[in-house]
Amino acid sequence: MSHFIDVIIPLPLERLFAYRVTAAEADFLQPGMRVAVPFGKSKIYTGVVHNIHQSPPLNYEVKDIELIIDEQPSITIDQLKFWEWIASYYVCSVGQVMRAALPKSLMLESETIILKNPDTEFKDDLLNDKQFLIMEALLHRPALKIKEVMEILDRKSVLPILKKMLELELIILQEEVYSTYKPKTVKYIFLNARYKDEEHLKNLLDDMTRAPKQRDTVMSLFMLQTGNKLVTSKLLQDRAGVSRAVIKALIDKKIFIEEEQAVDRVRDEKEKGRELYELQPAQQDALNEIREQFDAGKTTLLHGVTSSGKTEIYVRLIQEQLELGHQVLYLLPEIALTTQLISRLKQYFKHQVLVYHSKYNLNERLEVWNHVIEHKEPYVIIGARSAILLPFQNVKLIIVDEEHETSFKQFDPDPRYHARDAAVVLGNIKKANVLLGSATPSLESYYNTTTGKYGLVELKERYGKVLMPDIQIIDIKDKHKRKKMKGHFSDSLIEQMQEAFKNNNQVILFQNRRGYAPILECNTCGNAPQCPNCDVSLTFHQFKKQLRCHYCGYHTIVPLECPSCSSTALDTKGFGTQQIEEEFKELFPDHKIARMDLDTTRGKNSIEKIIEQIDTGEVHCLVGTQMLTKGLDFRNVSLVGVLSADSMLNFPDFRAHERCFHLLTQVSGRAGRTVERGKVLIQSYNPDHQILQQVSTYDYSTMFKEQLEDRYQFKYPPYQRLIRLTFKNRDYNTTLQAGQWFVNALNQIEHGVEVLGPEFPAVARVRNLYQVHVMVKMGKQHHPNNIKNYIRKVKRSFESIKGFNSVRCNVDVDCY
DNA sequence: AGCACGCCGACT
DNA sequence: GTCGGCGTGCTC
Repeated sequence: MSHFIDVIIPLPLERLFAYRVTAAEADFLQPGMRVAVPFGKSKIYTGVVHNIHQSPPLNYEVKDIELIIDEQPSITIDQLKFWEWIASYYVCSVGQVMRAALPKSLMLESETIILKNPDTEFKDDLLNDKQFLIMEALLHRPALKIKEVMEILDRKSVLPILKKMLELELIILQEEVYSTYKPKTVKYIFLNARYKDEEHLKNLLDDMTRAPKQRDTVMSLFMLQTGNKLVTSKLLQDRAGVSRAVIKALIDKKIFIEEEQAVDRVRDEKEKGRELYELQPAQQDALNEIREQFDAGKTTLLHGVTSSGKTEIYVRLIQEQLELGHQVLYLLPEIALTTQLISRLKQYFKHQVLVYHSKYNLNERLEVWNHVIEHKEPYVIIGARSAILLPFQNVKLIIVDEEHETSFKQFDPDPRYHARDAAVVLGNIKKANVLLGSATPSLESYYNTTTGKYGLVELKERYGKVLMPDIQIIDIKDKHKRKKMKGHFSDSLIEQMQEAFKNNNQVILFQNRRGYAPILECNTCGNAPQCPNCDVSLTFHQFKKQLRCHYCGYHTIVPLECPSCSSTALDTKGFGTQQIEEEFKELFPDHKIARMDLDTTRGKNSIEKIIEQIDTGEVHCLVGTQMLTKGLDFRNVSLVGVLSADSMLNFPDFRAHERCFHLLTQVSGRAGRTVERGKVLIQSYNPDHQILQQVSTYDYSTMFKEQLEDRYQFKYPPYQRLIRLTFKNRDYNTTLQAGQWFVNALNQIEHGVEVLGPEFPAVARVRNLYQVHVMVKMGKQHHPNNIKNYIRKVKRSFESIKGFNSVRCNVDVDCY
């Protein structure tokens, strides 16, 4: 009897692929194990065993597998189930889910580059012939590709040999050169507890007469440590006037003890002991209600106003599960994953915290993966979207914090999954409780609580009963008319800022980038320089005196004259954070401002640096984009200014109003988080807009009702499902025709399903590719699986049409 | 998605 | 005469 396995290949191909295995291999293999398999003419892929069977495929030759990579499955059975759900729901291949889920280091591929292991001294005579040939080749060349190894050895099957060599630590495989992310640390010095009492200390000092410098250093530490203050190595060096070597010597002698701490330990000091506090009654009630909902088996939405202490509640729930030996997943949007939050959780759960983060390098990701699948210890895994794809063994609680954040939805490469929705499904598979948390829940989630699908728990007061900030709307149309504006600042905002600075408080200024990037415009002919690859105006960057494209990264120097009419009267229009920064400097020359946006946070620890500047009071004002609405906890901010709410209100998108409410409420929450009541000023040309009114009165429920009514009227989620198809091609007409063809083909779809388009989006060309959208809208009475299968079918025929084979087609289910 | 096979233009 | 452009068809 022959044995076969069906294998998932990490490609956008719908089918599984069958390979022959021996009886012994069939016996050993389990679903979820990785195998290396030959694919196509010369490629080798890492595949994942889907199932093992005995039915020989009929129509084609079956190949043998190359190698079994795993001793134990790298992917759990539940995970395979989850992958299949994602692939089916979001209309992509399981292989694409695999590609997104597996850390790259688990994917041995034929492109993998082989390097000599620099740490291993090897003796030629211990190597076999093949190993010797490879090592010798590596002496002459820095790196080898698998193909080259095949040539050197003159055989196709080289992976078993390489695997062996990897185990012998003769070679290493090339890893992507990711910059390693290290939270900045500070070294603290403590006196060994042994010398705590005076007598021992005295003896020690007496013994040190022959090392006067060391003796002085011990004395200095003793002085500095009064009042249990933490002393950094640097401070001690300065104070004692000694070099690091002296301190090192003392550490070696075990007289000093050195501890490395994340840099924001200082702020943590302030918070230390917070875990000892009892929950406040409101929090305790919320916690009990959550437990009740969980007992009823319901996914639960925790709606708690900003700064109401949701994290404290999470911490209790996490602790409970860890004590039971379970795993916990804590999902957050990427921007909220700051060292601030991580170190806070690490205080509670110490080494039981694992972080999964896009800034982590491949090794760290692999490490987390292995910890999670081995499950030797209960862990809470904190991560952004992709952490949902980790190989959980025994996860019993999934928290999705800031659940309204749109960044939980994957955008560009397939699988275009929504981590919050996927979390609910994973919760089902794993029998885990799911808790969604937000100060401003998404309409979808809140709607689900009104239908009874989700449980709802509300937390209406801030921690310590601090008042919600006082929000005022400033009519800048009127201010302009009455000449009360200085640049983009109204007189009221300036006044309030002066007031805040006078009281030694800090100010946050919020400027949404969207629609307001500064552009260069010719005053004579009105021409604005465009990106050569995309249909957008280039944005003006003061800092490098450049014009840049936000879509493709194209940049050029600022021209001295208009490229179209040669006039030299060029002016910058629109305003971004940079311009606000400039204006601030003129208005408040004595105060320091920091900027937080995509440009200033590109560097590795740049966000942390900015946070530190605020914390230390070095900077008085922070201006920024969306970024500063999330997870930043500054105690000293008394005023938040929104320079203009209009770009958010006028955005042509059915979620614009909802998003505007989220954003403004969240950014307002940054004000007055301690005792004093914070103030928020929102400048707008439409001060009477209902959304602004609802923001200023904290009226979520009216916002919810009105927006829901709109969604019903215009057939949008949560009443209807949306699937967006995007077609991309270098040629304008081909792209449009492709969209039109698809619309025609979809017209055979179920009665009552709307197919809209093809339509060019606001930016019709990106990176030299034109794009059109086709939207499929269906009511809840339609079975989404039927529609999706139909779309799959049409897509397959589309892809076999000759004229369209260079047209890329994406399917985005539940698009944003 | 790759990658090879395959059929038409400017070059040693 | 060849090298190489990228169109198209398949991968167990």
